[in-house]
Amino acid sequence: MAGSKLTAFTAAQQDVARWAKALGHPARVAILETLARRGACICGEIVDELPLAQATVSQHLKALKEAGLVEGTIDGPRSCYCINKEAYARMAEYLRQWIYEQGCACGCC
Amino acid sequence: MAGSKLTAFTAAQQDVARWAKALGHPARVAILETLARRGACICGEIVDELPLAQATVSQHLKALKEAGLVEGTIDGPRSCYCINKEAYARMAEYLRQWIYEQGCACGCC
DNA sequence: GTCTTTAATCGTATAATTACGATATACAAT
DNA sequence: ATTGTATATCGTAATTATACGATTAAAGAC
Repeated sequence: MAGSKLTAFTAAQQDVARWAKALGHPARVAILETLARRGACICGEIVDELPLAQATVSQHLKALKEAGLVEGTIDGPRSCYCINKEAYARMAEYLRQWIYEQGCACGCC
Repeated sequence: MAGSKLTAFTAAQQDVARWAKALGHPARVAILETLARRGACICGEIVDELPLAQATVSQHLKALKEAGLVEGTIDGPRSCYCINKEAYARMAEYLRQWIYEQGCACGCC
């Protein structure tokens, strides 16, 4: 992060931000949608569905992998990607809970 | 966005990404937590709670305002911020639904 | 072995984000 | 009017993100 002050925030705040950031680009949203719809995909199938170059897609896949949401296994010259269900469920529950909690704010303005 | 190809994605994908991006920095996560906890805050109170300069906090508030999640009303020389509950609820429901839907992916890898 | 295919990585250009000091603005109080 | 307070905006620097062509690596086909 630019001019980073990350350490000044709680681990929970950083978790929320890190996961949200992983979902914070339409290409990564589209990739997750594709993986959810098709179960598992070889990299090329994802590239074909997106309006982006192979290198760019690979970069977004890497970001999703680093966030733990996706895992890839090498299969010959191909890579087979799928959603890491445990990690995804953890993220889903954590984000859902956090978003819900902040929604209870009462009256003002 | 950098070297943007935004128009190539669906509006729904961009919505998810835009909202997630708004939550994609711990400072904005912390701001929303503060607003939720205290109901409404004048800008200075938020600045006091964060380990960031006033200008930086103002910038993050602007980002949240542009995402529609927060609204600020001028009150004398101060600004009173609070969560835009309707917009927040819309975001919460949309994200919750999307996250849930992608979680149903079935077997692979 | 060579050739082809697939995908990751490198190098690089451009743009966006993050951060902060300094300045401008807007209002209250005196 | 002058002063003080609060906050948005400007200007700028550093970092990170995005995108893609080119190259590399790894495996299968021949």
